[in-house]
Amino acid sequence: MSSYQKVPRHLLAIDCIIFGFDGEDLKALFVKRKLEPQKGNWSLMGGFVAETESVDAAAERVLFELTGLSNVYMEQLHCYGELERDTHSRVVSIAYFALIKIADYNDAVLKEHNASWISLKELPELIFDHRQMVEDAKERLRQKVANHPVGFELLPEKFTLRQLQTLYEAIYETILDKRNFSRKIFSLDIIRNTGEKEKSTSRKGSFYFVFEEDKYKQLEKEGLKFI
Amino acid sequence: MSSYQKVPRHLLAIDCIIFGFDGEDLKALFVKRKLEPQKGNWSLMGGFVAETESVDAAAERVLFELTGLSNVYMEQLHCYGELERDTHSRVVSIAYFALIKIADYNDAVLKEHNASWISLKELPELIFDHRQMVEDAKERLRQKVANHPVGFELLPEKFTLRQLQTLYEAIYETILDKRNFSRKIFSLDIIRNTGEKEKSTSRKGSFYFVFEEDKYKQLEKEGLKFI
DNA sequence: ACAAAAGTGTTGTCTGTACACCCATGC
DNA sequence: GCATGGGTGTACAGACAACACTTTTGT
Repeated sequence: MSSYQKVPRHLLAIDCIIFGFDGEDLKALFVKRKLEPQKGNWSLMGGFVAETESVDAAAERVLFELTGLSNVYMEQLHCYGELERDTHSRVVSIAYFALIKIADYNDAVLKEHNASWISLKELPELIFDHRQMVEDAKERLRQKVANHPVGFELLPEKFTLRQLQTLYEAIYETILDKRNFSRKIFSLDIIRNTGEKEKSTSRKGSFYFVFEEDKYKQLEKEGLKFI
Repeated sequence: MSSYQKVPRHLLAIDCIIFGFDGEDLKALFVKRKLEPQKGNWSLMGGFVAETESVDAAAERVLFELTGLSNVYMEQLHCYGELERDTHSRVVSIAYFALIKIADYNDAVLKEHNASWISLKELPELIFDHRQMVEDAKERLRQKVANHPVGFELLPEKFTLRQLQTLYEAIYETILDKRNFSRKIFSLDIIRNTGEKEKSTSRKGSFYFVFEEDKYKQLEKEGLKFI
């Protein structure tokens, strides 16, 4: 019963990479750190794991504190455990990444936390190993998106094909052919044309689509190559 | 400076899924647990993260304790942090998986640790969430092997095409066509025929090949679809 | 001579990619 | 009537999957 006595205990942190898409760029949410060390520098949103919560729950709490959102797509990225990663003391951090609809995000919260959406193309200097975390998260997002339609988590309920394509272009930092792209997406049969049109970006107007989760879930089991 | 005071501290464990291949089945190494709770039940090899070692280093130490091996392929799998995962007290565990050449493994160590190689097709009951860890590791291994030639880590220095194919069949739990398989492997140009023959399994004998790391490393950068 | 595993080629299908023009509409 | 972005089809190339026979050699 006493077999775990004398075992060292550790500070366990959470850091969240919160991705959003503004229709043009892939962005992530960063805060100006409120704690020493490195107070005032750009950092991922983080916190510590409490005694009575699971690690996943801690991550959800941290996300909620910064965004007011729950029930969003979230996934554990990696556990970062180098001895000197936190310059103040030994802290092991478990990084998560989340995908949120940027429009759901309440701007009032931005100021409260000194937070900003920053394009991943122009990352500022970040504290500790947060830069590494963001790079790792980008890579994982690419992997994920290639096989699972999680991209929809970053788009509004209704979206145009153009928006969807731009999102993929932002994630992969590439340019896609719109004919091939639409053919591919339609062949998967997971989006539905609402019949409604978006008219602000062109005279002709482009159809709004919605994601059909049911059809996807069937595909998920069979295994799906998304892009 | 005192900003981390009053933050709770946690027990941080390591659990290792150690994969091996005996020429027929994909196996993993399990031990009969020496600690309470659940003393005597099958478990992954584990340990606690010490104060003065990184998490990666802790994983390497745990692997070394059980196998006497270092410098083997090892990768972090996932951090398991449910509140009740360890029935004794709150422990967060970081799981790693390793790929070792089963022949390098010293049988004397097996007895010392009450360890056994167990085929993944006939897993016994495991303590805590170790079953989940093993399933997750299998899945990750499949992902990994599809894009990186880490399979070689599980084979002896010299191996026949048949052995390589059997390994892939074991990992994917499927049957492959040997003509297509050999064509695919040769097209990648990452193994070299030693000219030497293995004669125990057939009258004709089959060539031994070796993995050519150099050629792979070039491919790695370009991105490689292995199987 | 035969058994047992090794080694090797061809064909059809599918998937991915490159590429250019007409459509609908607001001004 | 024209400028703007939306929407669509075809042809070629490479990858993958299915399939069966000959070779070698120890007994």
